[in-house]
Amino acid sequence: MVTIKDVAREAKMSVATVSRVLNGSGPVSEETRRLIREIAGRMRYVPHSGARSLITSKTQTLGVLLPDLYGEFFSEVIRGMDDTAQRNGFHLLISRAYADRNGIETAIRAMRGRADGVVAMSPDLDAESLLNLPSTIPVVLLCSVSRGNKIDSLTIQNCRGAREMVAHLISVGHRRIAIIKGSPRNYDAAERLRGYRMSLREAGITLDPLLEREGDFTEAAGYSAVLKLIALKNRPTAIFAANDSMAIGALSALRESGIAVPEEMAVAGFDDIPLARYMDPPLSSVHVPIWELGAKAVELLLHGITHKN
Amino acid sequence: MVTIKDVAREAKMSVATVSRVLNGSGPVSEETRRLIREIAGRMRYVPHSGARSLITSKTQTLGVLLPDLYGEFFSEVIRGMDDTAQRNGFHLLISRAYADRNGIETAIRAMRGRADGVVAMSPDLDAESLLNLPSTIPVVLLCSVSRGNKIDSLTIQNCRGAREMVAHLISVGHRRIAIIKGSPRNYDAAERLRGYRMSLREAGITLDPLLEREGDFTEAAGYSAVLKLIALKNRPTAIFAANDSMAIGALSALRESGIAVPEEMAVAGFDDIPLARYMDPPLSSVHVPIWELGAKAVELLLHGITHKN
DNA sequence: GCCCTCTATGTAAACGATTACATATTTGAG
DNA sequence: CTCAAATATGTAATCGTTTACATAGAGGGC
Repeated sequence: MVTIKDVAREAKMSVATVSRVLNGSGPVSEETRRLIREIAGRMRYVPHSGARSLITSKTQTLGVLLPDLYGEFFSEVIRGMDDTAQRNGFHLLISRAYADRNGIETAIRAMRGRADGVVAMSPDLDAESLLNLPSTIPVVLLCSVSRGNKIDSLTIQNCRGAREMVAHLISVGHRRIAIIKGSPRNYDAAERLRGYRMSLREAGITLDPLLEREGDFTEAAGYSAVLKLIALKNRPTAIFAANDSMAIGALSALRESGIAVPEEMAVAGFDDIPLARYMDPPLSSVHVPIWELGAKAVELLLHGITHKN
Repeated sequence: MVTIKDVAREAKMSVATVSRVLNGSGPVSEETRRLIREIAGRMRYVPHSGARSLITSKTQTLGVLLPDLYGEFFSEVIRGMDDTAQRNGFHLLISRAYADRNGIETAIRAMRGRADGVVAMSPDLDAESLLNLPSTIPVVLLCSVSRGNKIDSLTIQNCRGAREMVAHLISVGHRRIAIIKGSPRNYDAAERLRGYRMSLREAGITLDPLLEREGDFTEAAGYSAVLKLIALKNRPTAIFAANDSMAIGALSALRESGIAVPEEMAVAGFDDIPLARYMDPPLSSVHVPIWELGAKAVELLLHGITHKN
C-alpha cells in the first residue's frame, strides 16, 4: 500500500511538499507540482482518509441510525440524506440499531472517530431519555419524541395529518371509522392515533375500542387487522391505516373478501409512498415529504457541525 | 473530548495499561482493572475508532456502492448486508455512485482508509472494465457483468429466471407476449431480455420488436409502456415486466383502461418484492432472494478480507 | 542465595497524514 | 548593494491509539 512517504521518496521531496501539492495548500512551484502529480498518479497513490481525519479531526462522514424499517419509506429517506450529504462532500455510515435507549446510546458511542455527527431515527417512546445523552458529537433526532429542545430534532406533523385525514372521512359521511395502529411504543404511531381520536371527538363520535386494531407497520399486519374488522357484527365503513404498508395489506384483504373499495369500505393511509398512486383505487394517504425529511435532517446536522453547536 | 491519556493520568497509570484493560489484552491486576474501568466510565471515555483503525489497519467497516435504485429491492438488499455485517462486528458505509466506470472507481478510491472492503453494485454494462481496477482493497461485485473471474462477483440467474417465466406464460397458451425492458445499459435488464427472447425462440415464436418496450425499472415506466402496448392493433395477451416496480405500474395502467387481469392480459414481474403478493391479483414474479443476495455478498467480502485474498 | 519464570507495568515507536515553524532561495525596491 | 518580502521547501510535532520491548518485583525450585 503506497503512502505519502513513498511518493515523497520517489519524487525526492519531503512529505510536506507532496501534501501541499495534493491539497492545493501552501505555495509550490509549477514544476514540482507537475512532477508530484505525475508520480502520485503513476504510483496509484490514494490518500488514507483515516489518517487524514485523525489529524484534521474531520471524518467527512455522517452516522445514520435507523430502526428496523420496511418498504419504501426507508429508501426514500436514505436517498434524501445521501443526496444532501454527497452534495456537501460527506459520506453516510448507516447502521440499524435497536430502538431502545441502550441500543441507540452504544451505537452513538461507536460513531466516535468515525463520524462528525449522527442523525438518529428512533421513534421508540423510551428514547425520550436520549435527550440527555452524553452527546460527544452533534446529533439530530428524526421522528422522535422531543420534549424540551436541548437537541435538534425533526418530526412529522403526525397528529395533525391524522386528524385532517379522519376529519375528511367524517366530512364525506363516515361515522364508524376504524384505525390500524402502529406499535404502541412508536412515537409516530402514537401521535397518529392521537390525531385520529381527536378528530372523532371533535365530531362528537364516541370512540369504539373494537375499531382500534394493533399493527406494526407491515403489510401483513394491515391484512390481518382487516380480517378482524370485517368479522365485527357492526362493521366500520372506513379504515384509517397508520402507514401505507398496512393500508396496502388492508386493501389486499378487502379485495379477497370481495368488499368494494371505496363503495363499501373507504381506506386511507399515511406516508404517501410513491407506490400509493399505483394502487387500485389510488390510495389516499397523508402526504409526508420523505425525501425532504432526510435532506433536512442532514442539512440541520451539517449546520450543527460547522457551527460547532 | 477525553482521550486515553486523560484516563491514564487520572488513574496514575500508563496509557498502555489502560489500553490493556479496555481491550482485555495482556495481563493486568484485578485491582487495576477495576480502578481503570471505574475511571473510564466516570469520565465517559469512548475510544476513538479512527485512531484505533489507523494503527490496527482495520476499520471494521464495509463500503457499499449502489446505483440509484428505487423501491423495496434497495431496502431488502441493505437489510441483508447490514444483518450480516453487524453479526460480524462490521459497519456499513453506504454511498450512491454513478454507475459508470469513473464513478465507481473514484468511489472505491474514496473508501481507502475508511473501509476494509467494498461491495459494489453496478449493473451498468460499461462497468465491465471494473475487472481490472487497481483494487487496493477487496471488492465484491453484485449484479454486474463478470467475464473472467479475477474478482469475486455475485449475480442473479436473470436469463434463466426470465426464460422460465416466459416459458410458463407460453405453456398456458400465450403467443403474443410483450416485455417491458430495463435500461439497455443495465446488465440485469439485458440478461432478462435475453431470457425472454430465448424462450420465445425455443417455442418457435417470432420476435416482434413492437412488443419490446423500453423502461427504467420505475412504476411510471411500466405505466406508460402499457399505454403504448394496448394501443397496438394487434395487442399482446401477456406482459412480462423486467422488474416488479414496472409490473406494478403496468397493473395500474391496465386497471385504469378497464382491462381485466389476468383474463384479458396476464402480467408477470421479476424480483418478487414482498409487496408483490399484496397486489390484485397477486403478481406472479420471478423470485429473487434479495435479502440473501446482500447477506451473501457481505459474507464473501468478509471471507476475502480475513483471508487476505 | 541464585536463577528462572511469571505477572504487572512502563516507554516509546509505530500508523499516515497535516501543518506550524524554520530555513533557504529568489525577487525587487530603495 | 542591501534588506525585506515573497516564494519554495524541509523538519518535526501532532492526532489517539496499539503493541513490541524493556523493566521490575514476586515467587518458587534447587
